[in-house]
Amino acid sequence: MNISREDATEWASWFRSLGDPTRVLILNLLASEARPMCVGEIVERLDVGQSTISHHLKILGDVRFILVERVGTTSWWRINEACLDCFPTAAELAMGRLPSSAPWDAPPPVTSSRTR
Amino acid sequence: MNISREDATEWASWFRSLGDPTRVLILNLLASEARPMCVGEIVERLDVGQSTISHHLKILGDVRFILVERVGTTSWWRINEACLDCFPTAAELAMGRLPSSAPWDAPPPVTSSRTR
DNA sequence: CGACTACATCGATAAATGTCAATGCACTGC
DNA sequence: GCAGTGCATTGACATTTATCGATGTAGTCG
Repeated sequence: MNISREDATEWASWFRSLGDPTRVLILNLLASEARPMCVGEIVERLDVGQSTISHHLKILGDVRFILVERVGTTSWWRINEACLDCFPTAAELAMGRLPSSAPWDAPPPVTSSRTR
Repeated sequence: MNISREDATEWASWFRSLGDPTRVLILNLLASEARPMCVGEIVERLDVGQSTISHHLKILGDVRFILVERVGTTSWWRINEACLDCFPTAAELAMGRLPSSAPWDAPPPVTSSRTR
């Protein structure tokens, strides 16, 4: 069973979102702290400029690896647990047995407490 | 427990190797055929130039996602099963529980061609 | 209101990346 | 040896990307 280039493009984009050291560090930081963190906090912990961190947070947020809740002027970012559980392995990807839809499409963004 | 930027860089490089549609297609093709394939065969099946396919095969080979055996003028590429089984999920990556060493370091390459 | 805070967005830039056509190289068969 | 085959490598090019500093914007506090 062969996949389409469109599918391949989408899956590749998920992997690519993890394909940068700074984003891996952000993900690991959020996971190890196991709590929502604001942008300034992340900037302090990683040695990268604030605008760069914002940029990477947006990329990770776009694929729903992380979720954001904005309170006042502060953005609270956290790991999307559901997403991590469902992330396909390389084997699953290659074999073609893959999520019918991206898990990060499901959980509603931001304010809700419902995390599927 | 926090990871170093060096670790993050290495893990990111693994994910990045899956971060291109053509490479995903190659991986899926090799997996679905479940047999070694030569370069020309892959070029026929995917709509991409021969030099480009060679380039991507090298990238996938460098991280040991696929292995090669050269026979005469022909290169036989195949999935590295061990590698696929061990590929970390995003969750494992983020949580810091990760393979102490890359699984694709372990299995000896067929004809050997140690790259980086 | 006015200063300040927290973050997003913009503009610029250097580096990396994907692709192709052309060329090089090693092996095979005549 | 010579022509041909199969693949790797090179060079070129356009696109994408990671990063930074500067600026914009929305909320907060006095």
